[in-house]
Amino acid sequence: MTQAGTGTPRERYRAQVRAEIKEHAREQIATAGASALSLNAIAKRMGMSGPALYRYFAGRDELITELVRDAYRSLADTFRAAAGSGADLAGLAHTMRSWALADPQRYFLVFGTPVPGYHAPADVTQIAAETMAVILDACAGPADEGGGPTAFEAHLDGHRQWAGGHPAPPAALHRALSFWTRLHGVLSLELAGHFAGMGFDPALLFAAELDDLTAH
Amino acid sequence: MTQAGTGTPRERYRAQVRAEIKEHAREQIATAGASALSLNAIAKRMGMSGPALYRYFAGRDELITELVRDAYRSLADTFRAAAGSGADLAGLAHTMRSWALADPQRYFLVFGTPVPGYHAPADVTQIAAETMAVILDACAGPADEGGGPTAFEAHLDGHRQWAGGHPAPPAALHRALSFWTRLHGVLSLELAGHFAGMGFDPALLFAAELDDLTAH
DNA sequence: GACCGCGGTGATAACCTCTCACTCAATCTT
DNA sequence: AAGATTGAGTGAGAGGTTATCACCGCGGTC
Repeated sequence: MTQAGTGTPRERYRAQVRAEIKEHAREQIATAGASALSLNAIAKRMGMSGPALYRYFAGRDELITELVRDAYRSLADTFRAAAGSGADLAGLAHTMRSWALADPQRYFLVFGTPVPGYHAPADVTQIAAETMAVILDACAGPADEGGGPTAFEAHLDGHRQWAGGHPAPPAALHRALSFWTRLHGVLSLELAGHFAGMGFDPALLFAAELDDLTAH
Repeated sequence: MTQAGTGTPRERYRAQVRAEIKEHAREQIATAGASALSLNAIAKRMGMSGPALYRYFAGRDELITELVRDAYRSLADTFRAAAGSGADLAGLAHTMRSWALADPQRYFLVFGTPVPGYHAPADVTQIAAETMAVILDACAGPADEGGGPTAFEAHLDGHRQWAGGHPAPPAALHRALSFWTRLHGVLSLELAGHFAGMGFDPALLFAAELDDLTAH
């Protein structure tokens, strides 16, 4: 959060009301999912009439987009903080899992089912790139084994604009991508409840995937 | 599909209209997502008035549940057919990828963001178990390497009710779970468009993950 | 002290799901 | 064959939603 006490009193009030609206929206999404977010319900709970909210957000879409942006930023900040505390790849994985379990709907806001027409604004892809840079840093650490790059790693080396100029070697690019997709595979199925009646402990599956990732 | 020409003319008509409603719903979901499914719009496109649809489905939820059930069944049937044609683990993986790419929204109907309150009916978890059984069959094929089961595999061996009495060895249980989560990790991110601006070919990432899975 | 910007309101339009009373035709029974 | 019953379809309507509009009144500004 940037300095709370900036600007004119009007601007401060406006920022405070915007934050309060977002807070109610987060609460509502956490309990009933993003599709059940209702501007009217938020307004009523804040003691205002419905149309008043349109002074603060252009519509439902803009409010949700704002929450998505916050979720991306929260993930990026959490990752950077963990990396700043000296977390290695395993540490980042556990950071990611904790972040996901703390608020599953926030995770789905970032990685969940997309709406076909929707295109994320440019700045959230930039925030996602920040997150990826942290992962790439952690992946570049361990030394590559002897063998040359595989065919896929050569392909990644030739299409590395998504790395944003990060100087990671091809094997690290591959490792970062696997890190992302494998952890997401376990986490998304766990949060979606697909492991619910199965009996085993999702945390152990997560740990096993992580082991395979770092041991390889 | 069970025999189309069964029962009284009334029942045949009813089944036909139900199928037509579901067809329009699928179309609508494929282009705008499940959250944009509108009973009124379907009714209008079929030349009926809104409330007429409630003769065929108790409400929006039941229609969506029916589509989810169909999606699960389609996946299970596709898997069984592939296994019946002698597909190994790699063949099943490509079957899964083709099935997902053919209709991304259908994939999200099964593996997408869940609605917090919603609980899937018992029969879809049964269909999911059928699918898992096919995967377990394919995983039990390759002989285990020498070493004994890891700690996680011992845990899986002690909590194997999700395997439905399948006699797969502990290593196969682990392999099946990894197969599922890793492919889902790549597929869901690809279908959600998270690889869109990155430049590399998702098919190659999928193949690389599959390679690691079968080579291990 | 006059003025303008902005927050908030009620009314309204256009959707949505879903219920109800009712009509009418097809089917089944006697 | 005539009557009774079942079920499909309708229009009206309740209650919810997003979103726009004209209007009111207060606070900060010139």
